[in-house]
Amino acid sequence: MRKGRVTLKDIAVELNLSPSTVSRALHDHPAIGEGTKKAVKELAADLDYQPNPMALGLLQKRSNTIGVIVPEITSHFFSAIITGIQDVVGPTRYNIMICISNESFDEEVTLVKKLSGMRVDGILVSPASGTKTFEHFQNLQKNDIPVVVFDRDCPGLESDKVLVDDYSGAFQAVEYLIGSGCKKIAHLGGPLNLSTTKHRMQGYLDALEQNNMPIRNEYIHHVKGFSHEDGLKPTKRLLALDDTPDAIFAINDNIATSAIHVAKKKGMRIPQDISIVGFDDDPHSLYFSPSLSTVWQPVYSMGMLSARILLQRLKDKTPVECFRKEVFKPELVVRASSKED
Amino acid sequence: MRKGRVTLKDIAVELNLSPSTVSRALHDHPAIGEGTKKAVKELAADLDYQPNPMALGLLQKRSNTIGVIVPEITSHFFSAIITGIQDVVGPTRYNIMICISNESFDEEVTLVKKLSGMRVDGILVSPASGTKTFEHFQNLQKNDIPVVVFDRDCPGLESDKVLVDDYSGAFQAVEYLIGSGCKKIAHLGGPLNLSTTKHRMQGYLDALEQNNMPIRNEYIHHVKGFSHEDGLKPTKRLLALDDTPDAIFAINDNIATSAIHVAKKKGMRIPQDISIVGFDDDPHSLYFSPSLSTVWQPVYSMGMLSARILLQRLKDKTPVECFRKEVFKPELVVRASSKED
DNA sequence: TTGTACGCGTTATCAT
DNA sequence: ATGATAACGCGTACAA
Repeated sequence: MRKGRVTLKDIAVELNLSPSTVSRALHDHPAIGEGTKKAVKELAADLDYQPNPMALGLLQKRSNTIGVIVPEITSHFFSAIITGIQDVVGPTRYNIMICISNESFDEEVTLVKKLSGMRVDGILVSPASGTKTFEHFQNLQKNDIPVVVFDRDCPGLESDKVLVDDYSGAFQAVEYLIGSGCKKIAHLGGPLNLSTTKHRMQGYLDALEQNNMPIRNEYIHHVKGFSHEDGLKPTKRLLALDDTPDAIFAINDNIATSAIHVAKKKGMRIPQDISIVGFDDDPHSLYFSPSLSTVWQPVYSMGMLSARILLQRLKDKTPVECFRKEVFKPELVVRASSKED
Repeated sequence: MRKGRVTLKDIAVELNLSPSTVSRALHDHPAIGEGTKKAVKELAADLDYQPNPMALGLLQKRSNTIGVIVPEITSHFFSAIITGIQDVVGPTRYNIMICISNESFDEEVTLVKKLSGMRVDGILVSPASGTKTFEHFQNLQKNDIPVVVFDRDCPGLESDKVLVDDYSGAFQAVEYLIGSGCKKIAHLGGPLNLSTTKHRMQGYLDALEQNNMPIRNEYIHHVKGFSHEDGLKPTKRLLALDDTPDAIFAINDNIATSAIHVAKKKGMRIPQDISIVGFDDDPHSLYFSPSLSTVWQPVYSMGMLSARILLQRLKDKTPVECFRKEVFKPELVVRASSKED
């Protein structure tokens, strides 16, 4: 029994060779005797030799690791994005280090420092809802660590970006609600400051305006977070108004779902009394009663594309001149929680 | 501008010291002059020095990384477990490397090799549904990499384990269904071979038997996967029987949800015509119509405990004599998809 | 075709 | 109180 793991040296000793010869044999270096090569490869396989990535990393000054920072992973949205990232990065020589910021700017900064300290080769990040400044990302770039921002934009930060046209998604949804005859359309917006929140809000506002519908402040509320519970109070407030809305466009499916929940408890019929539309097209949304109308986003593809762009950057190594900005088109999916015509 | 990242040597040169002195100063070595120490620490902070983990890892023969292997992360179940793991490991010096086996034995074996090659210090794993042999885990143990198995058991493998009493959860659910007056209780079981599938099935069978109810094979079907779609066909088969069941106990909430979906489409009322109970207590289950009766599992705690046990092993370094086996108790949560009395 | 020497960044040991 | 040296495992320029 050897002490630790099998090293080049172990193989070298066994075969009466020098470690460098073994290294070369393993790498199919041209100037290596066929016999030697074969012997080395056989013994290596036999001993289950695996190169030490830390020795390699030290030598090459890189970790072969990609950092991923997301606000959370319990939603289908981010877990599907991560799955997309994994599926692209998995087959490469890179490893992925997934970090959760818990929607906290401070934790995000800490994570960035940690990943930077780890010498990750690149970072994929969707910023926390509290993130307003981007120095921490710029520091990464100064250290030659490319950054790809996905889903949630960092306005002013120059980097590769993979986003969704949230404005369009919201506009589609609200214009459809208008077309179906809804006159009093409310909006349950997301946490302020988020780019997604702002863009969807703007889509909502513009759709109303372009259709000559009044914008009523009492019909606009913002939730504090993205889970079901966060939607309850704002919805109750909405439905407690004298002039209750006949439609709600919610920032995501969880919120839409709790809106349905609250409306039902109030005795309202959906969609006859009130139409409700969400955002994300969570796999669950098909199975609610009524099934949820929502705006689909290509989450898996977003993850894959973000990863591909980062890998490309890592391959090119060209001093970045122009950053890529990819914007996916979301699509309204009409189901049973909203009127048809 | 320095070439790469700041190193001990950089600081040493700047201060006319040797790297070892700088190292000692940074580590509060007792035999270091106060002045030196202060100067070093200041410059280090100034230059934002961060030790190179790969150099450290090479020296200490370990990566300070913990591998986590899960079948998937898009379900709330595994993503919540991972969150629990993160929350425990995050504050320590360890990093987490999350890997997804896609429920495939082969991919799992590949991942184990990869993590082993990375010299991870320990591994947390919930095996794929196809995993029947555990040599790959035993190889880890031979390499002094402790393994903690969670949620899905590996029968015969000696390791720390954090499990749920699936038998009890299923028994509770089915006995409750019996008590509520259901006479024809069907079971939509999980993929065969999984410990959770087997134990829940046994709980179902025993509950029937102990209450002198017949076991009818046509009432037992197994789904191929855990997503909604996997539940549709088996449910249809169940509801196409001449003598349709008046209750379904499903392997998880997704399957239960699609059972509700199918039953509703058939015009059946829930729970009047058929009671349906799931497993997991996914956060969504409260918001379905009817809200879903299900068996709650302490997912977050499972993640935390698994991580704590692994950290303990890494700290102790004692040659393992007895493995821990922790079994959490699940709890039935009765909601509206099942009869009350 | 193969071996030697060196360095990646760090710390522990042994000197001074 | 501080410096020099060796070692961790690997790849590579240079030498043979």
